[in-house]
Amino acid sequence: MDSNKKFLNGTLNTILLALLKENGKMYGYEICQLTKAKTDNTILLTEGAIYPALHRLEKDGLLLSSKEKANGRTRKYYSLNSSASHKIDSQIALLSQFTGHLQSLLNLTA
Amino acid sequence: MDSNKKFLNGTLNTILLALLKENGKMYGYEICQLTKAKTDNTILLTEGAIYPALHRLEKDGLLLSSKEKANGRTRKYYSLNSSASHKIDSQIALLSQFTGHLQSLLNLTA
DNA sequence: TACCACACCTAAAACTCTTATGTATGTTTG
DNA sequence: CAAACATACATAAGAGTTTTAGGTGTGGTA
Repeated sequence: MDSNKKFLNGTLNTILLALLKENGKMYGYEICQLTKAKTDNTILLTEGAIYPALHRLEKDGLLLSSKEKANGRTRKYYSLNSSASHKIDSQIALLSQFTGHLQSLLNLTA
Repeated sequence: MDSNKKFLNGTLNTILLALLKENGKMYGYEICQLTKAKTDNTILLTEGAIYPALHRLEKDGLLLSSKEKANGRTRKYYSLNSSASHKIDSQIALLSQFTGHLQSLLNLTA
């Protein structure tokens, strides 16, 4: 209850887009691990959240996917759909702007 | 759809706490107006969202309320419940930490 | 008189996330 | 070698918050 899990709500889609923009191509499990590592175990993406989110984004035409095998296991890689880059960039920019405003609100800068 | 409304999800409670910590005492309508003004019309709190949120926070013991009349209209002022200040501060700190991590993720700082 | 700003409130619907499972393979450990 | 754990995908019920849309009432203004 006193965790920051709920803060994630609404920002997950855009986080996924931003990570894929940065890293080119990633699979779900990798996204969970990388995010956890990059944020000192603060932002913990659960698989129950990200798989449906990735599916949504693909369905909405923002992502493309392809399956590959590695070590006997199947990975489903996702990457940005360049046809939607305008939409993607604007969504990332909006989140960036939002967090900026949020911090200035939180930092008590009257 | 291409708005940032959904980013708010999950952060609203803590935004309210942070605003009240900064301003001491505010009423719902005022919170909407101030937030809109302070964020260049970016963070738009709707009344349908904030009134239930304020009620929840009061019910959970984080806020106190009192009614006052001004210009013939009734305002319901909310302020932090000092008995819960530890809880409140930790929640604000968590959101601050979360947005920090979020920005470093978004800013593509590998 | 209408309309807008102020100021509160609630409820149904939509949406997302958590929690809990399930499947399956490869690796490590007791 | 069996158990446990990490990798890697997936779905569904339930919980929770927000949007959307409506409602009430006062005061000022065109």
